[in-house]
Amino acid sequence: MRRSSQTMIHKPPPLTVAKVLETFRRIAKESGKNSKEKKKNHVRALLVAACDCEPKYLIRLLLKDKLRIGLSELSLLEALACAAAYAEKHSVSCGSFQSDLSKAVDVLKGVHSMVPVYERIVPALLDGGVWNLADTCSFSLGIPCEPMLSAPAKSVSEIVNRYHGIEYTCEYKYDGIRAQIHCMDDGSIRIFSRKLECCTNQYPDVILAVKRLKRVPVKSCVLDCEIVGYDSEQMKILPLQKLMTRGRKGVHVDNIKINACIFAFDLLYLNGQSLLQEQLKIRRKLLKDSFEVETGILQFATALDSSNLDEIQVFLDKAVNASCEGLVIKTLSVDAAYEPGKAKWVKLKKDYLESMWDSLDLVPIGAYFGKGRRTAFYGTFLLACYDPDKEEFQTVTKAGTGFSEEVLKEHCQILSSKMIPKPKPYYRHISGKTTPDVWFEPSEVWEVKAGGLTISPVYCAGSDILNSNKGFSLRNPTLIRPREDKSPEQATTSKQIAEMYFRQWQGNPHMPPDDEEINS
DNA sequence: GCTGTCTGCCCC
DNA sequence: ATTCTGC
DNA sequence: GCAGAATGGGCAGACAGC
Repeated sequence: MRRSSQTMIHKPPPLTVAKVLETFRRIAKESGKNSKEKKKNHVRALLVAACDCEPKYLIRLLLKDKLRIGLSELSLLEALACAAAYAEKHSVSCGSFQSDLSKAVDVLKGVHSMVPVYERIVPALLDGGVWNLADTCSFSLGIPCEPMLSAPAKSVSEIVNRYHGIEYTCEYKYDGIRAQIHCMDDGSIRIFSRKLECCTNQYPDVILAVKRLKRVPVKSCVLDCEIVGYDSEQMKILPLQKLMTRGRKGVHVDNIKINACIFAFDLLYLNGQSLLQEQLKIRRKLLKDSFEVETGILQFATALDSSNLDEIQVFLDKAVNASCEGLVIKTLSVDAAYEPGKAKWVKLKKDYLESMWDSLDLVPIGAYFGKGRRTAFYGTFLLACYDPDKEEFQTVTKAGTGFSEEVLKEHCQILSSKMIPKPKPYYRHISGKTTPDVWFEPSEVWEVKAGGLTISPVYCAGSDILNSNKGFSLRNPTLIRPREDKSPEQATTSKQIAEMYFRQWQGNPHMPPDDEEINS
């Protein structure tokens, strides 16, 4: 911001909420040539007009990541609930007002997860009050509810013990994009993402598939499913990275290069009726009655209804071999309603199981300054593997999770004593894209786990093994522990990383596609 | 036109 | 996405 | 157990600068 812009004769009029909102909307709409400059001018105008603490909150709003004053969606809902409860204080008073308050909050939370639209909630609230809200504002066709989630489990035995004596199913956990598909009464289709974004226009092929394979008696319905990349030639699932290369705007069926297969696993609504309260057993039956299956186009998630530890273990291995991430475990009848936004299902991914995850020993060669509660520490470390042939360290990933405060503090201290002004000549990285704030001498070795390996446009590990000028990287890297018994030259080698990458497609022999094949 | 960089009520 | 922390 | 806040890789699009 140039000083000159602030030398004004008259201070602009004070900001109002309405004016700030209007300006934000204008910023959002600005696009095209010089749009960045225009946006900057809007911000400048706001800041010039701001007084007292206003600049602080303007900046926090503009920097997204919330206000950082503890005000979240939940607080808004609580406020709404309290307001409603106060307004109706005299209408219902069976019990303490405090308990009314907390009941009202629960009602609001529940309703919001099923109808996450204030334009629907508030009128219903004003009209019928909090205590009728669950009836006056409920799941409706065309409005996405929050998807039901799953919490991680660490072992098959944990599952078997937790659900001892009750019926449950294990489904393949497909590596794709979560989608909620609404089939409207008029025959039109709407698709929503996990975060409730409308992505209808992104999947014309999915829309055609749903229209074609929906059985005649189905007038309207809502599907919960995973959209997965699919190689129709090889009849194999494609990695998420391939699916993500599809266009996102102005997509036409004829131009689609990566096919998608729908793996359906739940039915939330059918012919005018919400199924959220029904047991999964019922919903699943209705789902299977509602659609035809066509391999590679629309399938039901592969599932096994078993409580046998060994059977489940074998099934998990099968899932991983079929290029899935693992299993999702769901009760069938007890506590088996669809609960939007709640993590009542359980996921069992190979990266949670010590015996199955990919583990690497890597060398921190640089770091980035931390933010928020990590201000004054490093928040992230740049990690490298070793290439003993070239005698160089090659960047492979950043890591910033898995550190307790104590461990983080300790390693920040150790490493800052190893700081060097410039990278060693035997450090290979892509300058700019991954240049850290500070460089270190190679000294420590850290064990890092990953949910899989990827081909990376910015990391260098094993880049001379690939023929596409790309390297390998890690998916969901997490620090496990320092390896005090290892020296940097004993770190995982680029060759080993390449082997890990190709091994993960063992059950899928035609993967990865040709642009990623080994240099020969 | 091409390339580099940054953003996304992004996806995971 | 994962993980850690405070409540 | 839950919510919030740290942090990861990587894609298409969009914009800026040449």
